[in-house]
Amino acid sequence: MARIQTDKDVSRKEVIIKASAKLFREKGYKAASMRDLAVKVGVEAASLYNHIRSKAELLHDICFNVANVFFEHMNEVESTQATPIEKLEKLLRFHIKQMLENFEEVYVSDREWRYLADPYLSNFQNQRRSYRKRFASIIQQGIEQGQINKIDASTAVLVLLHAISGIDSWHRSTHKVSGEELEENIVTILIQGLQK
Amino acid sequence: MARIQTDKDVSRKEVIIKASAKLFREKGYKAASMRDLAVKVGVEAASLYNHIRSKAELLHDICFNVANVFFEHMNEVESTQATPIEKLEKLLRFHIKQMLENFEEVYVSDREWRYLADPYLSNFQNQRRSYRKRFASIIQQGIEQGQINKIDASTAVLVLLHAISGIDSWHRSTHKVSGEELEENIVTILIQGLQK
DNA sequence: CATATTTGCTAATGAACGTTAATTTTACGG
DNA sequence: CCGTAAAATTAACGTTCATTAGCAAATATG
Repeated sequence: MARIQTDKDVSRKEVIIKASAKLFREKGYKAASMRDLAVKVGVEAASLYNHIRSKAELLHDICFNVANVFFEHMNEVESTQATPIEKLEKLLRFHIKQMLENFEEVYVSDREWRYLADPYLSNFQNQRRSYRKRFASIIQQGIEQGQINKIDASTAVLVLLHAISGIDSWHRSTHKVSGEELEENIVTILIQGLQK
Repeated sequence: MARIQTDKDVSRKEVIIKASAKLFREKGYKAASMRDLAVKVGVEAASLYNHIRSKAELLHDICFNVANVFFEHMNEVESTQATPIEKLEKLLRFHIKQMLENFEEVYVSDREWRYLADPYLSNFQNQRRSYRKRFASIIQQGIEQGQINKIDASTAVLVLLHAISGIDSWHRSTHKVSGEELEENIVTILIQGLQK
């Protein structure tokens, strides 16, 4: 009988969530089956249900874990005394770092959240909307202080966030750019693009 | 008996493809069922098969129609005598315009192509890779001519293209900016972000 | 070593899926 | 107004899906 392997301090549930993040990223939530997941974990499909409640719960856990990480970082950034441009640079670098270090989860949270079921769906959308609003208001401050070009702040947020989410694993594996180099390239384009 | 409505010069197949693009955008290819599509078209699910061969064919038609449009535009741009920066601006403006005027198809082609079946999948990936390479080499020329910052060209391509695909959320957002304003905002950020 | 709990297995369920076959209805040229 | 081809319908098919029930094995606890 094949057991789910766990290092200490890592529950079997966490092993399954991690595997599901990879699977959902590779195939998409809807196309990924619990049987696929079982193979990845090394167990029969039915056995998964000793540890999790449902497929939906997996997506839910992934999305909200990621959302909370970004939310907390936003709190941190807002509480500092930095200029708007410096704050934006901090946010961008954090997004890039998360995308590189936590790729599967961040990617899934970004692209597959629409398959969340209510009430989690509306919840997630609200959190997302709120995050973008706070992001936009930092840009707006930069505009009012004359550091940033006069552009529509919420359009700029979309441009920045989507530009970063485009950095998927394909890029690093086939093109062999280091994480640091990647970060500098992106920050150069986007921060300079905003500045006057 | 409900017939599929057609204006002249529009086949019933084209009506179905158009409806499927909207459906695939709303729900995702895998989550969209032929029964959903039938409802949208106003007919029973089985009736669709008088006009199309399969669900897969619908995705295939959407993706390759879009890919061909962008491919042809790239040919056009490359054959002009403009500077690299001017060429990039042309490409960006075309992407934005396509995203605004042809939203459903472009979005589906961008996000759902991975559900294409071989050999169409490899075909599409090759075309995509080739397009990005040509895009990157325009950036590279700009770097060598000293108009563009010394950055990794293929990273820049991903940043630019994904930044534009971020328009999708703008489409749904209640706070609407006009198409022209949107275009200017995006071009401002991205072109200025590249330039020295 | 005994026993309780956790974890895994096999088997099965009902629902949803894409698609096909057989048949009926509609539109239209002669 | 008839005959024919196009288009729509109903009914069904074989799969695949997420999930459950019941039982066996492994592990933890004392």
